[in-house]
Amino acid sequence: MTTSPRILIVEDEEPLSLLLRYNLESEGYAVESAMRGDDAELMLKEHIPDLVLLDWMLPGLSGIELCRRLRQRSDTKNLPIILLTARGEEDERVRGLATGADDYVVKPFSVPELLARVGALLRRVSPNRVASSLEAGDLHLDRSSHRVRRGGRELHLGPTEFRLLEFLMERPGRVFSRAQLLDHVWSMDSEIDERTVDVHVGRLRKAINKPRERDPVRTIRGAGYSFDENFGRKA
Amino acid sequence: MTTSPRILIVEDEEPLSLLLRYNLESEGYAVESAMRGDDAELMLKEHIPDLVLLDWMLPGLSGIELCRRLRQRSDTKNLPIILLTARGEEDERVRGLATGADDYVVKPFSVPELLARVGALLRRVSPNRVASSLEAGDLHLDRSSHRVRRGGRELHLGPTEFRLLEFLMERPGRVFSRAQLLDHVWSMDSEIDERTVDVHVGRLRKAINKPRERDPVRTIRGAGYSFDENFGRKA
DNA sequence: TTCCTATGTCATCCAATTGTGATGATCTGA
DNA sequence: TCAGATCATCACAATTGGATGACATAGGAA
Repeated sequence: MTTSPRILIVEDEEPLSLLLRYNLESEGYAVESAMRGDDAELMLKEHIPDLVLLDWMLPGLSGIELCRRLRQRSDTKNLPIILLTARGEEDERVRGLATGADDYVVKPFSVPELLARVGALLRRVSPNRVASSLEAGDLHLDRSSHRVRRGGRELHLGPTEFRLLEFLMERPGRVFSRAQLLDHVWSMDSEIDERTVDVHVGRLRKAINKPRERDPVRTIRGAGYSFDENFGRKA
Repeated sequence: MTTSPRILIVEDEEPLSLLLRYNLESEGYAVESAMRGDDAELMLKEHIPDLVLLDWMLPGLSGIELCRRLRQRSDTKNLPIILLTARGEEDERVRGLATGADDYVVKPFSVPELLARVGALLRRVSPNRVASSLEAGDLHLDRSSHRVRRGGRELHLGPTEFRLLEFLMERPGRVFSRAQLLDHVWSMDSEIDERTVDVHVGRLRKAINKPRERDPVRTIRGAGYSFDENFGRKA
């Protein structure tokens, strides 16, 4: 599952961090973690996850400060953040939310509750990232069963084509350069020729389109590819 | 399944307690826990769960003593109790069962085994809460008698193949990676080669499929295996 | 002990998948 | 309309991943 939602844990108490990692991973999330606020900030310069679990008190750079900074960067302005606050700091919650966190949880918290909040927030912010199935027009992609259907018929996609379609359908309308697609759909740091993306897009098209069906994959010359957000509407 | 069965864990080793909680919760149970025998007794005055996992050696009030007391209270006389005993205390099992426990498990135990016992005991006590048999098409798996039939004929599966089929049939359609299967069907932390899963899937297939019968086990290249949710429908 | 079953590993075979280079089609702007 | 830039496809060789049969071992049953 290359496209599972990524969560960054920023927490200096290692046992808690591990507990969170363990539980989140078994929920199917891809987890990264940092023990210090400043480390986290560096990681966020490299790569932006889908959600951040942020401890309030941190060495290096406090959670609240990091939160504030993230809200100022344009690329993390809307990044979902859940603050972890210790009991007794509850009064700070107002300050926390004012600083821009989307939610907060008071330690010690129950794991299921945290998981529920994480799920709720992700669903609110990017429903497609967590939906168990994606649909557009007569195209239907089911993640849990790894099936893709168009109309009634079941389609057979190779692993790469599946991930590619999944990625594009999660973000209909948005255009991705070949480099971006290589980063997200292939593994990071892939040394693959950009032209290879063309080939896979071609394979994907061949797999999902019958002779005279409409093609939901749009080529934007000079820019990249996208999933047609109007696919399924109008004629 | 109306509401999820509640399970009380009484165990002073925190890591083990968390492990149990985690696994039970992901099986859909509602979990409460206590670290001391006397705490547990207090909790049991407040609210009676559907089943208790009780450590033999406990601070405050020993497991065996707690067990005995519970058997004397009219409202907990029939409360299902599974004792957790350490290796070397096995001889005590007789005393444990004599004291009124319904089952016991020797530490270190395999998680699937424990889950199986929990399920078995709950089924025995309140059969309606858990399905005792799984069916799909002409496949029929009976948990309590540990038998599997296809059409009329009885199939012979090894223990591992049985658990594997049971696990997959419980979640038809969902795809599981080899790592997930190792976690859930084997025991957690198993240091087993992922390829071993292939072998067992192969054995399972050989056991349940006659020469030209449809295979309900789906291989999803690059992702894992699943039980075909369409098995039994259409041609 | 001896036989038998269940398991985990390997080695090997086979088929699906994948990245690339070549080639032809299209589009863009001058 | 023409040249260069971009894409779409194809064929192909290499690689990967999955299926299968053989084997050694561990544990139980007899």
